[in-house]
Amino acid sequence: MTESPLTSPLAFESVDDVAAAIRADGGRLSTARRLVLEELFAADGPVSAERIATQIARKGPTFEVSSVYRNLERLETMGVVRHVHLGHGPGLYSLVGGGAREYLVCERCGRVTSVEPKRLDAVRNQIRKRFGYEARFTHFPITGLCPDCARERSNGQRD
Amino acid sequence: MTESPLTSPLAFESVDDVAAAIRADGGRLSTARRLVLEELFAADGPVSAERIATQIARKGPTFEVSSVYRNLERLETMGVVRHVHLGHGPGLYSLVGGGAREYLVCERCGRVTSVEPKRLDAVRNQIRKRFGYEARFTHFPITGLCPDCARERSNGQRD
DNA sequence: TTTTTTGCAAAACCTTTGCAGTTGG
DNA sequence: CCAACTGCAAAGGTTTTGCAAAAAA
Repeated sequence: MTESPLTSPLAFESVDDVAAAIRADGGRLSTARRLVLEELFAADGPVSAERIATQIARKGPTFEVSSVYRNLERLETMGVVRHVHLGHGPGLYSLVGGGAREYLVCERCGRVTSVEPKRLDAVRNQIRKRFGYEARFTHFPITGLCPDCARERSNGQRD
Repeated sequence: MTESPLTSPLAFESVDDVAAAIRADGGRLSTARRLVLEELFAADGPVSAERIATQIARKGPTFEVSSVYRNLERLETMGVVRHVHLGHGPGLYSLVGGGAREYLVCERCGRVTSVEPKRLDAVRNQIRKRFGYEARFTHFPITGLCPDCARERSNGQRD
């Protein structure tokens, strides 16, 4: 995150922070919900609902995927969580706090490159200037060929 | 949008053109397949498999969605058809010939802007220069806020 | 106790697949 | 005729939903 002179609008830096927000929102901090949050805080990248469920199940009682989805949905509405679609698989969830990331994905090899939003500002400016759109690559990534695949392609190699 | 002075690399300009290619590929032009192609040629934008099936069913015997998918898959492999994911719904299919399109989609209002690839070259160059990726917005669009929604957002209005 | 949350089962949605029967060439 | 194609039914993967039981406050 380096410098962030501006405090992020949502400063959820711990499970307790989120717990407070949930309570303020009329919610409760069930064991299950706490575990979901712990998984999200522990994850080093976006994770699927399925994965959250299985990780939690490994530490104790089974936890239904449907409940994970319900939790994630609520947290997303609250602005605590966000999800990204990296290809055709399930959506991947992560905390909003802790520095946003934007993504580039290779359509050929599946490689995912995660970057600080700042590094995409020049691209964003181009898009704004030409189309008026305010582009974000947090929910749907930039898609194309990664450097390696682009090189192979231009070397005339097969798909 | 409008003019496309350059001929596309794959010049399938009619159902018959495609039919010839299909036969050359060992395939047959069944009634159903011909209808799928006619729908694609008649469409003025990318359409879902479901829509193709219902449109065809309106003109005669029902046509299974699964068969539409099988046809689209084959046509896509042949390079005649392509599909794009504009958001969370079903994939939308279109003919490759007739000029490629790339897309920008508003996450808030769903607005879709379709542009000639050429107009995105500056953006592509930025991305190539900074990340080495060869970006394409034909399969997954650029996502963000359209001009109107971006303006509302910056005016401090509610979501 | 009261309201939220969960488990479980089921369904919704998009897409793929198997198989037997039909059809195009 | 024979391979390709279709209908039908079923399943696969992801996500949502209904409802009664369990748990948080």
